[in-house]
Amino acid sequence: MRTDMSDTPKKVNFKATLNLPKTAFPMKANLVQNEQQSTKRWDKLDLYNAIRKERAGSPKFVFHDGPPYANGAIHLGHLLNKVLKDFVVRTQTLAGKDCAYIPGWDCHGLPIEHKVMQDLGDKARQMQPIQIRRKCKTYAEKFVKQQMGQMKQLLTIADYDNPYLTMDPGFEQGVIEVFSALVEKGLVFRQLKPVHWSIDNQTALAEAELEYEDREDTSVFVIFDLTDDAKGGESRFDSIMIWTTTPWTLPANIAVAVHERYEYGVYQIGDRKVVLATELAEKVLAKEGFDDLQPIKTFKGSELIGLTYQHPFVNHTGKIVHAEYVTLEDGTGMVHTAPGHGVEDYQTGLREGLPIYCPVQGDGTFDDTAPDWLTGKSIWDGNPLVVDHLIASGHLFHTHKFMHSYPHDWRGKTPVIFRATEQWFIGVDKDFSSPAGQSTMRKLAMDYAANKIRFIPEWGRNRMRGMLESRPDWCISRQRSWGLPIPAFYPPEGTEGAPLLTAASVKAVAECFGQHGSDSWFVATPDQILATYDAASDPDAPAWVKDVELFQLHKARDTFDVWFESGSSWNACMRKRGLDKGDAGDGVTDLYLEGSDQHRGWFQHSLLPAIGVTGKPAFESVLTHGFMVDKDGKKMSKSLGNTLDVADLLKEFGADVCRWWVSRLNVENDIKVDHAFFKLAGEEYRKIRNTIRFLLSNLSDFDKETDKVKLTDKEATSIDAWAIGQLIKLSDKVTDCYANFNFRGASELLYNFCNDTLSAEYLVAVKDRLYCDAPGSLRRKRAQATVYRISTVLIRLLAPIMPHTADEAWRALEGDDAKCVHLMTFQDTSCMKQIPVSDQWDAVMKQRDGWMRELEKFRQANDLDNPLDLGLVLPARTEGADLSAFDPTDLADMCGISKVTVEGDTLQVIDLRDQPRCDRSWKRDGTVKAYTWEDNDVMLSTRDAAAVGVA
RNA sequence: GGGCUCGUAGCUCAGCUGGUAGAGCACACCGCUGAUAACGGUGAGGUCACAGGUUCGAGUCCUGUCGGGCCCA
Repeated sequence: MRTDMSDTPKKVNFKATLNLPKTAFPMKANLVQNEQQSTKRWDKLDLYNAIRKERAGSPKFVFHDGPPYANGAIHLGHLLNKVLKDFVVRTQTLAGKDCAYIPGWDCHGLPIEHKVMQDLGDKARQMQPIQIRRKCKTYAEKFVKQQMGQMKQLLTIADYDNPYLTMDPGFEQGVIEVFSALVEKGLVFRQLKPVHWSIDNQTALAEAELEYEDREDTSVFVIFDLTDDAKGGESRFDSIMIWTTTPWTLPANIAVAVHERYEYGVYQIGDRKVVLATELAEKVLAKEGFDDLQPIKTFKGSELIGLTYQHPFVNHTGKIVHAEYVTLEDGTGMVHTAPGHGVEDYQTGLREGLPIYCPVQGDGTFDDTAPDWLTGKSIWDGNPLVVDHLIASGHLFHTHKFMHSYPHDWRGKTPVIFRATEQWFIGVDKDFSSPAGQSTMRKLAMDYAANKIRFIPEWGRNRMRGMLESRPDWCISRQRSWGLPIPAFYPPEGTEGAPLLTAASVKAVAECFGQHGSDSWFVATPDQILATYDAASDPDAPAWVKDVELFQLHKARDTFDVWFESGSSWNACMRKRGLDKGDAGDGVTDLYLEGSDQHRGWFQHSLLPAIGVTGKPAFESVLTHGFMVDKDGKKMSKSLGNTLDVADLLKEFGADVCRWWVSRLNVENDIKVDHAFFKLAGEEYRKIRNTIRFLLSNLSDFDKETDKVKLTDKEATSIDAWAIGQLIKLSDKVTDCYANFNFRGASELLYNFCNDTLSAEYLVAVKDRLYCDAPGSLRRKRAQATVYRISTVLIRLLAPIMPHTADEAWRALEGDDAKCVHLMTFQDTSCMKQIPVSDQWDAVMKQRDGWMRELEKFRQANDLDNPLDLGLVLPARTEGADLSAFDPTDLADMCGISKVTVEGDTLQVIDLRDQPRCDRSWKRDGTVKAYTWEDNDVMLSTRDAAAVGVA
């Protein structure tokens, strides 16, 4: 390194004469403490309601919160979901929309009841449902409060004073009203049907309440003998072989299903001629050592249909039927069919008019219609008994233990069975007269999913359609205490007849619940609950109702599937509060936003009731996000120990950093989570914060009223014009990203703008004039005006993502008394668009990269350290730009060098070390001369001499 | 097992309707010391999971395999 000291006889420090940056906006964010201050300030402002007032009359954006379950602390999934929702609320609000947001909680249901029952232990047996419900309510309230506190910590804005809870009387009324409307349309029915049954909890379970786990079971190959008349004169075959993995369902065997197009063969096994599918025969027969056994005869499955067989241990004659679902993947190609124990079996049973027989009781034991050696035994004990019995009677061909994935109760982790019980259903294939025409809920829903609803990402459409296509009728009843009662009444003893459940009776119950809450179902008498019901004027009432007194009725003991409650929130929350889109008041909302598991969950269970009642879907758009996985892409779970705690993250990084992390995610698919990614988000946050700090710190002597100079046409080639052009582009692109819920795109643009456009390009370039120009010089004020314009746009664009930091910066920019940034709209850039910007700038900035490389090369080759010791000679005519139209000082500042000369036709790097250096600006710009300043001999450039007043 | 989906530099991700691979971070080297627990410059990183196929040409289309996720069975 060489330093040329000869320019200055002694060091004179000009620092005090510079306009150095000054701001109260600190480099260190101290988010954890300061965010609390922001929250307090917003609370004092009553920010949520202040925004409502500010946006009253503006176009609405109707966004509806899907209720999380009121259980446990919030986890990363909540953080992601709630922050994304807050991005929606805040970006829509800053875009000028009136976006009310009511947070909701799902309060009823098995998980809470299960937990409460566990805590109560044996005491629970002595307790009445109403007592258990009160415990459940307290439990739910506790977690609503806890989760709400954590959501506030995430700096989400919502009407936290008026959330919707599915256990609130008003909400319950809204749910029952939806039910009443569905009853009116004839979509509700009661039917014996096999459902997933939890023996442990003695209740039917929804698909969503199941978990699949590996389990060891006994698989059996059983031979059924044909009845004598079915064997045929020639005795071409006399028995068939079925396969099942649930031997305990064999007592309920009613039929055997085959596929009419498959090929079946007759095989000699001992003294029996047994039929099974030829494709599977080799594999099956080998299990008992029958290798290379050739069929005596083969034929199509259709020839078997209609034959009958004798059940091996029940006095029943079974029938062979066709079923499409018979496959040649496992078993024998002949499927054991027990309509009381399987959905497909049940459907086959319905079609063939078979009895829906189920000898298994709610507690998992066989009833007295089962063979006496099974009666009273549990089905699990029944398995070996059945096997033994089959061995003894000579009907067992083969048995072995094997592992398979089997449904379990998601709470109790106990295996679930299929069992036929009387349940309430909503029929998705029932024809009904909807406002959208005569159709079925399935058809309408699929049509909406296919053509009308917007899915983000688009593949959600197919996923939704696939699920709608294959979903069964909706079983809405549960045998629990902690839920919304199904408002059905049964006749008194001695009276026969269907339960009372009509549109009018249900409506009356809705009114009662609205007034007194659904607890009234458990404490009030039927006549009290039906206070507003008049059986005489109800044309739908069953005949028996007119002959009895209402107080004699028996209340049903079923409660609703919680999906029906949350699925009615479009009515119970949005429509009842008058927040839905419409003039029509039909409960339609703009957007639902949840994890992709909700295609089957909340989305579908909201779509169906809404279509049933209003003929329209509850939402026009569906936005989904993926699930959190660990850094290796593996699913996160407490048991694997690869989760991160939200409370810890908030404490370590603060909400704005966590929110920034969310904004940076590609949210469509799986989301990898790791502590290191939060650290990275923290680094990026600091970069943005510092950039803002630098902007603010150069505005300490800027008065936006007097100093906001306009750029003239002549200044279209100034670096300020370029920056404004970039700013407008940023604003347009970011608001466009926001409008399309592309938060990742927005944060990337914002980050690159701060990191590149500002920090590396514009701000380093104008630093010299901001510091060294006379404070009131036009050039400096122009730069400050630009910095101000950048600040006012940038801070607002950042506000939805980092509400605390934006607020803090906004107050630093506009003063503590200024209107809160969260009440503002995005800066309208239309007047900035009047500012002339040269269309040659793109070409110039592109060339700048080349100049920088040349300078770097030269610096290394010539052992030069300081870029200010360099100059550039640039040819005027270059690709796409005429450099002679640009200010050479701007060009030099853009490269961080002392001087640019535009002349000749080749690029040249100049070593300026032989030129005098300005003691104040450290530049060697060719104008540096000797001056006397405060009795010192100093070297100053013309600009600096003027700035210190010696020129 | 089925439906949907993902697999691009060490890491996180862009790459629209097919035409010689991009960004940020990290890393290496260098500079500034008047944004300083900051700031700037330059650079090195990829047989685009694997295997086939369509095409003059594929990260981009098709088929299959492997591995992950969600939802079902």
